[in-house]
Amino acid sequence: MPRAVRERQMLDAAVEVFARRGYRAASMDEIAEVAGASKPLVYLYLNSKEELFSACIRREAEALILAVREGVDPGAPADRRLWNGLRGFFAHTAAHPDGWAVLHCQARTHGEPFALEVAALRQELVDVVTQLIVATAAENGCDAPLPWQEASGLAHALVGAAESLAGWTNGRTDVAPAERDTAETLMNFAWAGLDNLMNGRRWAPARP
Amino acid sequence: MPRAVRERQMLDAAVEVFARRGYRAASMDEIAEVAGASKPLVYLYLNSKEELFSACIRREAEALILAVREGVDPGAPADRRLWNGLRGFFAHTAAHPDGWAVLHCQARTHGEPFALEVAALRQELVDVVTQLIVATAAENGCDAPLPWQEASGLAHALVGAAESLAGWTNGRTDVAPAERDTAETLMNFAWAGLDNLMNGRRWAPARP
Amino acid sequence: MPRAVRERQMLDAAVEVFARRGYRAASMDEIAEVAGASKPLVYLYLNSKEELFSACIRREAEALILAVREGVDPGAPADRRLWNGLRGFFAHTAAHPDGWAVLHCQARTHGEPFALEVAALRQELVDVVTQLIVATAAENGCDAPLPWQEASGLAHALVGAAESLAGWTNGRTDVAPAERDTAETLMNFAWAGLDNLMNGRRWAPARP
Amino acid sequence: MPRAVRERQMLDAAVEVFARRGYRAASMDEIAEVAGASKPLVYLYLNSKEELFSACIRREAEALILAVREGVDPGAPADRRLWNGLRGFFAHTAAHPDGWAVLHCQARTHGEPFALEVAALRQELVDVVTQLIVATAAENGCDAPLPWQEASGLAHALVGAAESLAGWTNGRTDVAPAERDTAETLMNFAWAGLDNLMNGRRWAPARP
DNA sequence: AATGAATGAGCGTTCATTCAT
DNA sequence: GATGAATGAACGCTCATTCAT
Repeated sequence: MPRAVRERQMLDAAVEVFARRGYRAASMDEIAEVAGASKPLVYLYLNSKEELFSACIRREAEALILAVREGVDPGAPADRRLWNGLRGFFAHTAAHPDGWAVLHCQARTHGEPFALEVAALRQELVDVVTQLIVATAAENGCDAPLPWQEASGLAHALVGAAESLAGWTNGRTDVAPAERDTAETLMNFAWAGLDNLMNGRRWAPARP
Repeated sequence: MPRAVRERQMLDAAVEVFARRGYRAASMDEIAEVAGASKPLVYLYLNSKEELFSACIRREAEALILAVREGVDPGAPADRRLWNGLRGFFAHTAAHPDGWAVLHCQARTHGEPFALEVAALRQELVDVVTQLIVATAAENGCDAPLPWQEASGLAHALVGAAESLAGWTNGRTDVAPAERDTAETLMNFAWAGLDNLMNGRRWAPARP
Repeated sequence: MPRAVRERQMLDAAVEVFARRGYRAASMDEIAEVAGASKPLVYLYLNSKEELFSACIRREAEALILAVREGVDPGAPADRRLWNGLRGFFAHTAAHPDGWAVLHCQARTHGEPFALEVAALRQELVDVVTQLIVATAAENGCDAPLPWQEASGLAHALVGAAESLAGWTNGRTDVAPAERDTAETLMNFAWAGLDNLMNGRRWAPARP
Repeated sequence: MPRAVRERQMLDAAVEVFARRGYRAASMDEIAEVAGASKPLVYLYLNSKEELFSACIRREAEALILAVREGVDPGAPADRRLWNGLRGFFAHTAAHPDGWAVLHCQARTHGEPFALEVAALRQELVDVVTQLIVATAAENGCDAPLPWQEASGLAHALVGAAESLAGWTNGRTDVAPAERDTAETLMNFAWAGLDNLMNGRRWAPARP
């Protein structure tokens, strides 16, 4: 069996096992068994548990980023761009729950090397959104440009909300809402707030 | 040294170590050392690694819930109530980053017994928010009551956004924004959207 | 509570726990708990697990020896003396199964210090029987005195048979035979053989 | 080194160590060291301390049963059959003192799983002897058939006597008697008693 | 390309034992 | 006379990793 195929099987197996057990509790024995290969072969191709986990993270992160970017049609207006990006996100996480679990649940909790890699992914998502927000603000010809830090905070909030909804949707045992509905909920939640903000209308606590 | 004091030291140490390493990678040796006690004493008081982790989760979850509930002033209008709850949340997570890490990052990824406990905590937060949303809708005399499932989805989004922002704030190495500012960002992000929704004004994709 | 009483309670507890768990698996914690005393007190009175076990062995061994010796009426004829000794043995082991278990099952299997003590007990039993056999041979005016080594071997066989029957009787869950019947079985089994031997009639394989 | 060979070495080592120390006091470290292998290899092949002990018991029990059965020549008359069985028994226990110690001293005192296995072995021995006794009674055309329970009691006594003599012989540090002599002692001890019993001549205490 | 055989290091847990009071 | 508090040492077991083939 050619190396490329074997390697893909191994990554598939690893993602499945890491998602089920977590990084530490996953054993190379189980991964090798699920992959249908012997343990030394796994080491020959992927060198170590750390590198294997890294490879999983990279593969899944790239796939997710790609899914989001593909959703965004650069020519569309701002709200459509956001809407499409969200649909890409929810569709991909629903279709690859193990990969999403590895990225969202496992990788962030296991020390420097992995947390950094997954933080980079998340930053990329956040950047996509931040640019979207800033660009839209400009596009709308709003009075004052949003400061970058505020846009970044908003983007974090949006990504967090999206992550949370992804978990909520995947965890449902009753009829899971379609990806379309999840995205709509989030747009409903976020859009008006963003729209107001981008046009300088803010909520503020009554200062005493 | 009296037992009660020692037990608290142990829980403190455990929260710190679990936050730093994760459940599996944390060793009872390190926890005992950080607690300044011997390993058998930890076992005498807390029985097992599982029970110790459980005790951490329970303690931190109760403290967080309390902080949120204490922030909410039942007499205030809806937006103030949400605002105050968020401030309680961000203030507490910023003051107890290890506890928050255990709850948010570690406990959810380690099998039934813990995931259930932390899921209960999260549900309690979500419920608080859901009730706030539903109550506000009524209070505002909005046209049609929000369906419970939609309110729940919105609450999940809001809680997720809050969690995400908590992580963002805690992770900053440059000047971390004050808790007040983080809360304001989220209110800005969320309030207008909620307000619109509660009054029947929704965003919808232009159907092709 | 006076020391003598406490000490007896501790030995009772220890015999019970050692019988149930074996020497190694018995924990000083459980013994102290069954004895209704705190662990340091057990150490104050009995110094160590080894000494405690030793004390159990000594107490139970002495009680058993006494029970056997008391059964034997020095004035009676040979078969009555053996008969009464056996009845004493079976009656005592049936009445004190834990003590018997400690002596027969546990003490012999745990290294030099204890094995020696219990070997001494067993030797004492064997000696009683050996003397009985030799004396009887003389008493019967049999032709040639039994060589001591042969008498000793016979005594070992008889004691082993008795031990085996004690275990058999105690282990029965159906109607356990009365001590009297067990003793009679053994006498039936042994007497004729001994009688013949003591009178010079032997079984021998047909030499080819 | 091929697995089968290693496995045998491990069992040999385990029998030796279990015989010397007892089940609880034996450490897997010592067993591995005596076997000349590393501890993980022992676990890889034999799974756990319990299973290892079980495997020892089974192997030694089968070997002992085989030795006894091989001694018995089905065509011979009753006393020869018993005589040969005893010789097989004594020869085997003398040649494999560790195995015998594990079966006789250690396995019986360590909780359900092992006690049952060794009880099964002992019952098999007792059954062989019981059948021998009953068969002989018939063969001798004795007046009334021995009740099975009585025969079983006698068999227990005989097996106990044999076990006791095996221990006696093995424990000797002076010139150990040949297996032949030990067997002869026991035959001398037992045969006349059995012979009488089987022909209805019993010993009975003079009822007062 | 692929694997059976093998291990050093570490972890969760237990226990006999001792002080300070 | 009696105990709550505390620990050093060891044990059963697992796992990532490497050779020799």
